[in-house]
Parts: sequence; C-alpha cells; structure tokens
Amino acid sequence: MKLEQELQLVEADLRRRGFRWTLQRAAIVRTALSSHEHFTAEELLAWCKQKDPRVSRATVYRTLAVLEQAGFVEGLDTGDGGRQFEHVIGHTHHDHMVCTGCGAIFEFHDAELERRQEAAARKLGFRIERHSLRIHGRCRACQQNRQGS
Amino acid sequence: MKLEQELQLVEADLRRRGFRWTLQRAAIVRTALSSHEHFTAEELLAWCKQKDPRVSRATVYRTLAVLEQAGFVEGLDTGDGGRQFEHVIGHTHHDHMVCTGCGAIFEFHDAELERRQEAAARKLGFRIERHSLRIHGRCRACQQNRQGS
DNA sequence: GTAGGTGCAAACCTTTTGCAGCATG
DNA sequence: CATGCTGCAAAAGGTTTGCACCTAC
Repeated sequence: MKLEQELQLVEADLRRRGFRWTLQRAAIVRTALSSHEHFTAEELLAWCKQKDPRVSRATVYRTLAVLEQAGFVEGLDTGDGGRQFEHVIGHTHHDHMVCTGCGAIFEFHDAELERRQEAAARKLGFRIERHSLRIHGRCRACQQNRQGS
Repeated sequence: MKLEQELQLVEADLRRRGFRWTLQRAAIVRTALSSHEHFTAEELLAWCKQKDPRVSRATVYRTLAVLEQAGFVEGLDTGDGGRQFEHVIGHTHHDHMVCTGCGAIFEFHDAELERRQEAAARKLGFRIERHSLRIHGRCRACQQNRQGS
C-alpha cells in the first residue's frame, strides 16, 4: 500500500472515531508513516518541525496517543524511561531483539510463538489486547567485536 | 529457601564481585527479598524507610541497579515511564500478563515459548542476555465487570 | 456556534548525579 | 586509611497538563 492510501485509511478511521482531521494531525501522521524505522516522540517532532514549524511537542505526543489507541502505531519501552514507536500499517506483527552492545533492533516473527501466547491467555481467561516480546542480548557483530563489557 | 539463606547468598555474591556489604544494602535487599510481589523503586524506598529511616532514595536506586546487574532482581517497564521489580531467587522464570483494566499482573510460563525464542535468536546469531514477554489485555474479572472503556 | 484541538510553558514523575562526609574492608 | 558508599538536593529526561486561543465540522 502506498503512502497516500495509508493516509486516507488513517484519516477515515480517525474521523469515524469522532476525531477531527487537522493540519497538524495530517502532518504528523504523514511523517510517521513515512518512517520505516523505529522513532521516538522527539524525533518525530523534529521531523515534523523541519517540514512545518507549526507543530508543537504537545500535539505530537497527543497524536501519538491517539494513533496508538487506534492501533496504527505501536510503542515499545526502551528500558531507560523512554519509548520508541513504529507504525503498523503495511507490515505484519513481529517481535524485537535489541542489541545491548550497539542498540540495533532486529525484527523477527514466529507464528507458533503467537499461538502459544494465545493459548496461555486463554487458559487464564485473559483477553489479549496487545503484547510485546523483547529479547535483549548481543547481536552477531557485537559478539565478534567484543564491544562493551 | 528461606530469607536468611537467600540474604547470605546475595551478600556472598556481592562481596565476591567486590561490592561492600553495608547496613543500607542489607536492609534494602532484605526488604526486596521479603516482597513476593512486584514493586516499584519508590515502594521499596517507602518500605525500607518505615523500618529504618537511614535509607535514602539514591541508595535504593543504586542498590536496585547492582541487584539487577547481579541477576537477583528483574526490572519490567510499566509502559508509563516507570519500572516494576521482582526478585528472582527461589522462583523460576516466567512471563507476565498485565490487565489494562485493574492493573493486576498474572504470571505464566511455557517451556515451548522459551525454546522458540532461543531458536529465533540462534537463527540471527544473537546471544540472549534476557528477554521480557508481556501480554496486555483484560483479565477475566475485568471482562465481566466491564471496567474501563 | 461549539466542541475539540493546539501551542506554550510550567508541572510531573521517575531516575540519575555532584559533592562532601562517612564507614567498610 | 583508601576507596567505595551514602544522603541530600538539584538536574535530567521524557511526558503530561492548564489555560487561553483557534478551527474543523
């Protein structure tokens, strides 16, 4: 799916949910969708400001919250108090491995992994809304380079 | 294993690593080990102060960092910028389900889940140091009570 | 016209840090 | 008796909020 289509999809969905579609939201959503990496709220703010200074920090945070709630964006704790986001349009669910040496993030997916989680939840009568699996460790390169401790 | 034994185990290990065993550390570790729930740094601080006011916030944070590094304590991002801790002496690894309605935390374990994670890491040449799987959703009670949204 | 959205700056919350003094090994 | 640890208070870093103004519907 291409950007313009994705944008319209988000706009239609947010309108349906009773949100207004403002200049700022359009700019923020467009910027977020354009990134195919993980980004922080501050990075997103910087990118938006670069294109249009009429975007404030508060609005970026507020819009990210709306997008996350609507399921267009997913937040990941970085472990140091902050979060990284990624948009989840046009690519399927995946989990993350985070290298403690260089900070690189690797994505992976395993259908059986998902099924076992669903089974575990079912057993407890728990209804899954979302889940996050993060594996921390050393990537291949950092093991060879003996970076860090 | 009982508390006094666990305490000695931690003390011996920290000494072996070159750390000093101070009054404050003993108090903090004892308190942390006494809790069989998840706790925040601030909660731990409050518990310690209650028993002995000679424990400062900074020392609690510093000690938690030492304990985490030594593998006696595990931290979990709460998603709102904070973290919860649990000690990992005397109970095996498990994952968590967090209820978005009432905040309750359920623990579960699935050996196959662990194996699939190891396999995925192996495929990427990644060496696992630790991992955290958190499932967010509604617990049985909150589904029935229609709490929240 | 009226909710709802925005920008600004200040508030917040958790965690970290600089520094002078203290206690452990 | 040297170094590591502690307490305090201030700083840091990320996020949220109060409020007056603005704008999409």
